[in-house]
Amino acid sequence: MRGVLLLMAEHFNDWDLQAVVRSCGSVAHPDPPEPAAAAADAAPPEPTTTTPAAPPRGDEAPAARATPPPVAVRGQERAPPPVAKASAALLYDLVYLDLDHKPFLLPAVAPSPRPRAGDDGREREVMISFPAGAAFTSGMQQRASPPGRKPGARTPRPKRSKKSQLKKVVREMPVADSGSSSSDPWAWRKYGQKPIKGSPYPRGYYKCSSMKGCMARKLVERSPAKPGVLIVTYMAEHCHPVPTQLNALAGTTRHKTSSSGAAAEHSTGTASSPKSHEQGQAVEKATGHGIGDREHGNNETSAMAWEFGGEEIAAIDDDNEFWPAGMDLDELLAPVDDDVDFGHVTEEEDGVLGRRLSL
DNA sequence: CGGTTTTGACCAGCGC
DNA sequence: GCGCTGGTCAAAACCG
Repeated sequence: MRGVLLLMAEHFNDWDLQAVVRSCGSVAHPDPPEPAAAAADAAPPEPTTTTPAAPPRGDEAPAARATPPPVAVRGQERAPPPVAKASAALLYDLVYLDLDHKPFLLPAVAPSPRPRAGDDGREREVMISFPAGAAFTSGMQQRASPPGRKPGARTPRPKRSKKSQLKKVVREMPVADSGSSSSDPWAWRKYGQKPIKGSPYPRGYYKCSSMKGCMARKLVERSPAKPGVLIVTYMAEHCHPVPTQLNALAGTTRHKTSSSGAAAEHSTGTASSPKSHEQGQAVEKATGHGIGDREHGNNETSAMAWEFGGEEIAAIDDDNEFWPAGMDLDELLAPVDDDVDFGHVTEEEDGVLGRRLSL
């Protein structure tokens, strides 16, 4: 079967999962551009870290990088191409996830000579190793979740695979960038939050809401050691192309008074509640939208193009819209109304940026 | 109406 | 075996 490509292009605003490509049963989607060349170019095929025991959080940060250009796509923001013509300092992470247990490559962050104080503006990605062949399925993947569960009558869920065997991609990012963190093209829905022992900050649990059945998840928490750093753990992968249409529209923007305690972290994904904002926590609200850079004044780009093995695979036009050349945009955008609103970018009081897509 | 967040409860993995 | 902890569910409330 086709290898799964999980593009983690970061520093383009986004450090989040950028693209995933995987056949999801009957879900048809355009093949993503082959990243092979790019992967070789952007980063070595070696995982940044492969230490099951090592905590995901690290102190080192990627070297300074060039200011990423805003990336937007008609109807939604898309993952930036893996290869940039910009400065070598630009970092692009390519992650190849294969649920069939093929080698899990995570070129990750470019070698960083040294950590920078505060790690601000830095991101770090760590790959949590897992036994080759470890079934990353069980509870995490297939779970009958019949609606209408009632207390005491919950449907037995499949045994989840051992936690140690879970495929994970852990990334760190400065809270300050949380706004852009949401910039991954996926829509995330928060399905839980738990206080974590040893950490003053709770951990948020997010599922991909771009498509039903997508098992992609991510955990977002603040580093207890470095409150300014968000730790985002990705699990599983998207079984669909980057959404061209976000189904999460309603209710994604709440503006009510906070009532909860310390919502420390927050959605690096889709929608995060303003409640958290009021708590002075980093929260971003974006439904599968890269935000940030534009608002952050990183709008320095004019037109850009990315290539894969000499072939242009994407470009950013003068309007800062990202146009993947390797994809049939018409097809991708077919379901999207021409009048689609790329999403309004909103800036919360606390400075956290949020964006939603409106159709 | 359909999406989200919040939140308490349930459940499983893990260590002792 | 037991308790702790983390991960998930789903009802309720909320939002556009």
